[in-house]
Amino acid sequence: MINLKNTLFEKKLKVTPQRLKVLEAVYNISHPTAEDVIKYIRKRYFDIATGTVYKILETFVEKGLIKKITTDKDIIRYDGILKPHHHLYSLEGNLIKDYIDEELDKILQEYFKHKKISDFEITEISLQIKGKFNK
Amino acid sequence: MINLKNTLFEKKLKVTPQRLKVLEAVYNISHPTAEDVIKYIRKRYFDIATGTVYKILETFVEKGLIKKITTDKDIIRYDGILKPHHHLYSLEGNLIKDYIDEELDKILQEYFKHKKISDFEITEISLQIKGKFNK
DNA sequence: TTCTTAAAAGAGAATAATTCTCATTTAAGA
DNA sequence: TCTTAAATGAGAATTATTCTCTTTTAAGAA
Ligand SMILES: [Mn+2]
Ligand SMILES: [Mn+2]
Ligand SMILES: [Zn+2]
Ligand SMILES: [Zn+2]
Repeated sequence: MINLKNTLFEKKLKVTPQRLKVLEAVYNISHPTAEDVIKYIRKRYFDIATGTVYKILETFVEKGLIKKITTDKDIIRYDGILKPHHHLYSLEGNLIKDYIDEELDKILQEYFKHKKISDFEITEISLQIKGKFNK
Repeated sequence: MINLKNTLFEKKLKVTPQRLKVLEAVYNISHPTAEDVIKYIRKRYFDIATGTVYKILETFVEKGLIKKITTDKDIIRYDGILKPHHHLYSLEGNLIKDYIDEELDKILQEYFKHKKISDFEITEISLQIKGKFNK
């Protein structure tokens, strides 16, 4: 259980009710959209302007408190899990699940220690695994 | 050099000038947006309605002639390369480059032949490699 | 080679996701 | 408590995409 106030404070961000709840939302929802975050806050706490949520999410990404994840939709999704990890994408619906696999990470790390990509400096590697969830 | 007409014909798609040029565009532009495709066609050939391009792109995806690729922007990008491959994403700009590495593919294939993911059937695995292009 | 017709394309309005502008409020430090 | 830069809110604007409806056309039938 992380202290949200302190998380903001450490990044020199003003501690506002809106920021606290947006952070809580992204930590509690799996790969939420901005809309998901807005619903989460409005249902539980208070009304909040959509522009405020978009602004806060962007700020958090810049400060490294959250990440964006990639999708093939015209919609942005966020991730509260900072540790590099992989994602399982449903080919049918919109479901995205985390996939954590340290053995795989070691294999990849080892592979790219030797194999260099010309003119490119790797920061982060993640797998996109597309397929079907068997309910 | 592929025969575009025949590609459409084989998928039982009516061969229209618009479809031929959209297909050509996706094959010739690296990871284009719908807007990129529209510009490509308007500059070289003829005017085309934006709705037509979106519709055609969607049809091509359904028929497996092209793929969507994932981004962390609210914009959809397409890929004319059907063979599974990986992508290098620039952390700064919008640049996305293909990364093809058969040795790596073998390693992954071997790894996931044994390692099963519970309740998930893998269709396709691709790496997202984020980092910096050294121009 | 016409003729027919279902499918495709086009124009433009509608919707969805995100960003912007500017007035008001507020966190935080003096 | 006071001050003020920064954050929020309301709503308009912009951007990407989809939809609706009319017109055009590819392709097979006659
Ligand atoms: Mn949209
Ligand atoms: Mn947008
Ligand atoms: Zn995740
Ligand atoms: Zn590609």
